Amino acid sequence: MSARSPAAFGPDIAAPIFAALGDTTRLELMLKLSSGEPRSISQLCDGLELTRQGVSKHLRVLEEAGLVTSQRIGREQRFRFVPEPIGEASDYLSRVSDQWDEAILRLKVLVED
Amino acid sequence: MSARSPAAFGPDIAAPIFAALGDTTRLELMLKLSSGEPRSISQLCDGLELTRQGVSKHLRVLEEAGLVTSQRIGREQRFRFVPEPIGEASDYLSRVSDQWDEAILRLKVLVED
DNA sequence: TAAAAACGCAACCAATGGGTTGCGTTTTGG
DNA sequence: CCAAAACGCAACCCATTGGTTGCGTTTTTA
Repeated sequence: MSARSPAAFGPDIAAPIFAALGDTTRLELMLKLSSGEPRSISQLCDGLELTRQGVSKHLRVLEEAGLVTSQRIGREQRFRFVPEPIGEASDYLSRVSDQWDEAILRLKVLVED
Repeated sequence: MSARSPAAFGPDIAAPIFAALGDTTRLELMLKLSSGEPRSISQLCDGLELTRQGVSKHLRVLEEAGLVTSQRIGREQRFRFVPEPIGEASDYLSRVSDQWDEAILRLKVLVED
């Protein structure tokens, strides 16, 4: 067995992650942060047509979902991409896909019998 | 080139899918439906502690997101799993992960130089 | 040292979301 | 043919969300 059973990553854990990703602005923030360097709120603001406070709220949502970490450095707060939840969410969806494929295979076998 | 360019699956298309998946009840509905056979609303109700109307609303959300199709058969409406969006969403997250891994690699090369 | 940059906190607002209840319609089955 | 099953529609409710503005605090910089 692996250190953490795959079944532990069920709907209750996956849903909040998907919810956090279910917003265009937040997805774009994740894209920027996935390019490596941590960025400050002001840096993350440009290109987005909304207030700094709006961006700040979105970042807090991402942080509470565990998709991002933040660290205060001087007068600015830097946000860093956290890769694990994205990977687990991707795996979760892959497992759903696989379950579908196997089910369809079983059904086809029944029909073509 | 493929029939549909991968870059077309950007935040604007991905976000609504993740939003639809960002709810425990809807994730559980998707799990049931991914087991193959299409099911009616009433069938999908049991095990869930909420009204039929509640379940019905969730199913409509999933359908508008393209994650599910429905067909009226007699007095009941059957919902069927649609595999494509889940696969694309999973791929999208994989691409984000890959982008992160490559960025980290580049940064490490700079440091260890 | 004073202005500007970067931020947090709080109030506020309109819209959406998740959920319910009530009632009417169609289909099925005994 | 009539009751029950399966559903849709609409109204309603409260909590959450996405977004704003205003104002105060800390840190940097010129």
